[in-house]
Amino acid sequence: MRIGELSAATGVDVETIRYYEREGLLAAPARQTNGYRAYGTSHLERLAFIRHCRALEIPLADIQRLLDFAARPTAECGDIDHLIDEQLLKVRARLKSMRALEKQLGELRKRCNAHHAVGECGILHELVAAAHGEACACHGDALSSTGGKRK
Amino acid sequence: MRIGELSAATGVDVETIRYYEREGLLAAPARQTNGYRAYGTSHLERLAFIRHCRALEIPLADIQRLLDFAARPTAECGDIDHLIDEQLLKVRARLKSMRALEKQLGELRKRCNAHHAVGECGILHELVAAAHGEACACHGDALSSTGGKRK
DNA sequence: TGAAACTCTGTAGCCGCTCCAGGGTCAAGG
DNA sequence: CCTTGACCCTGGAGCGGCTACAGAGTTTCA
Repeated sequence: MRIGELSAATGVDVETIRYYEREGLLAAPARQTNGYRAYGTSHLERLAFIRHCRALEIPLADIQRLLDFAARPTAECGDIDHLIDEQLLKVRARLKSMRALEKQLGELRKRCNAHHAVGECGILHELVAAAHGEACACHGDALSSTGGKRK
Repeated sequence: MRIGELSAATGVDVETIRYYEREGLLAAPARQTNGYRAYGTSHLERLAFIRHCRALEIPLADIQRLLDFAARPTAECGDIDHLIDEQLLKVRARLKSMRALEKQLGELRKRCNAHHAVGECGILHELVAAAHGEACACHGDALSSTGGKRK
């Protein structure tokens, strides 16, 4: 199977497949005499596994760990549970902040429905009010956990 | 006000403040004779505005646009409404996929609660089953919109 | 006086891709 | 036989929004 066929079979972009190989997630396949990558069914399965994990937003580094576990079937699986638990916690935390966000944006949106001059725009007023530290309809305490990476 | 004080006053990291300046979001301040940045209250307000928008996960490019609008108070504000609407749509779409995600991870997590060998681990089995295209408890149709940028 | 805390510039790294340039390879059609 | 177009290759840059250095100068306090 050439890379384009693997791509079509899995729905994964050709560039992404090569990227996974570079990152060591997908084993480097054999090559045809012309240098083209030649994939087998094991690659197909592995790639499907990776994509399934990615659909669950598991980071590539953790997928690597899962693959390592899968290769040692006699090991303890506690770490797998833990990994999924952590992923679940991450998702729940994010969900919580997204819900707050939706509410805030919704409140903000209500401030302006008509077309008028920017100077009268309730949305902009509200955003500027926040800059003065005044109470504002849209904004609770969501300044933390905005998605940026903090150490 | 020096950069450290501005940072303390707003809770924005010093490096981030300099980053906003480089990106053109925050006007370059005057300099003291020693080369240190000297900020005034206008910078403080503007930075608070930016952070408030970022807390709403408005992209920097859109914040730039909002700032441009604010500078021309006689313009029409329809575009502001539109910008917030789009942001709201983005958040709602993301919220939807996150909810599905939580459900899937929750299902997956149920597959394994005890410590036993990896070969028996329901989680790993489930993930591998997906690789074979079998039906799996955790996975609906969330392969699209996983956060990666697609064109 | 000297050490700690601050500031400066410039650059590289993070994640997970995505896209591009500049080439080689191959099958089908004229 | 030659061209066209689809495919494949490598290597490198770019995205967003920071974050983290290195290596230098400056200020502040004991």
